[in-house]
Amino acid sequence: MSYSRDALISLLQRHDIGPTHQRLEIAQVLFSRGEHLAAEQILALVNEHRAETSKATVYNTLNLFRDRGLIREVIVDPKRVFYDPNTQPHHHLYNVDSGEITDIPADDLVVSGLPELPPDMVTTGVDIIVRMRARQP
Amino acid sequence: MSYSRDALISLLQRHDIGPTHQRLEIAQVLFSRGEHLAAEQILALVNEHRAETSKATVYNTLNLFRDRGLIREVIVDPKRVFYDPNTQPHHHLYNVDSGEITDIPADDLVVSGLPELPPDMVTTGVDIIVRMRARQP
DNA sequence: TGGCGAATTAGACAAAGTCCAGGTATTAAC
DNA sequence: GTTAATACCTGGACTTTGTCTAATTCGCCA
Ligand SMILES: [Mn+2]
Ligand SMILES: [Mn+2]
Ligand SMILES: [Zn+2]
Ligand SMILES: [Zn+2]
Repeated sequence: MSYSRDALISLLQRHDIGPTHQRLEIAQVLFSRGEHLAAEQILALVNEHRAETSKATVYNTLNLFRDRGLIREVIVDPKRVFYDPNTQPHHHLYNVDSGEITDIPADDLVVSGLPELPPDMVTTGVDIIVRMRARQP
Repeated sequence: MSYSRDALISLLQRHDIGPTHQRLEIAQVLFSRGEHLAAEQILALVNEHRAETSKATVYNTLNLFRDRGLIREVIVDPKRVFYDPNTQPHHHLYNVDSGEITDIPADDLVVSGLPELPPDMVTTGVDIIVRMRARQP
């Protein structure tokens, strides 16, 4: 999917995020690609043609987007956080050889038998990660 | 559970790991506590009374134990890897406020509807992480 | 045009983890 | 006992990911 500049502006505004140039560039990379990207990849993609932003702004912006519920983090690789433009409930298939992450829709997936939480606790998410690698040839 | 020195030695030997002093100390911390610990916590616990080992050896040893299937990694916190002495299939409840990790037995838990993998791929594990936090008071 | 709060930035800093080269332990042979 | 081979350990330099700070710049509006 390709997002127009106006669509991105109203997306940010709906999340109470001022639509600055840098934030729009970062949002464009995340939402037009629809992939799971790490901060350094996002920095490289945004700056691919001309220098548009800095490392500090990329990290600040990703944390802001995450706090405002525009994106979410995917914790599968101890070396870096991946950012996911899809905040709908879904799960992940992780190729440990290539580092590639693909989505598993939550629809056709049922988990039963999860324990009850302590009464003063609330779930912030259930993440299922299926790790796979190439079969030994 | 408390492990005798002899029990630890044969545990390491069954995994083709030479039972050196440092490795036994590290194994003792992991297996006698049965908790999910990060490398720096393990280093501090092993050296609690007298200096027994170094940072490099703790990291080397944890990687060796993991490669030999004696322990496994738990990836829930982007800041550090936790090491789990329980390699049986099971899942994790993660308190995002305190950082505490507790086990969810795999027995009473059923997941259905997982997608098929590409034919040349094999699963190396299915990890379910339930993240929870204190309800807003 | 000037002023003000919000945003951006370079670069210093921090923390987790890896790497390397030299030192130490263990064992085996002599 | 000494020597030698090998495995193991270690201090400290290094790398990577991410955060912080102080200074600058931007965007807006009076
Ligand atoms: Mn561009
Ligand atoms: Mn890290
Ligand atoms: Zn996803
Ligand atoms: Zn566990």
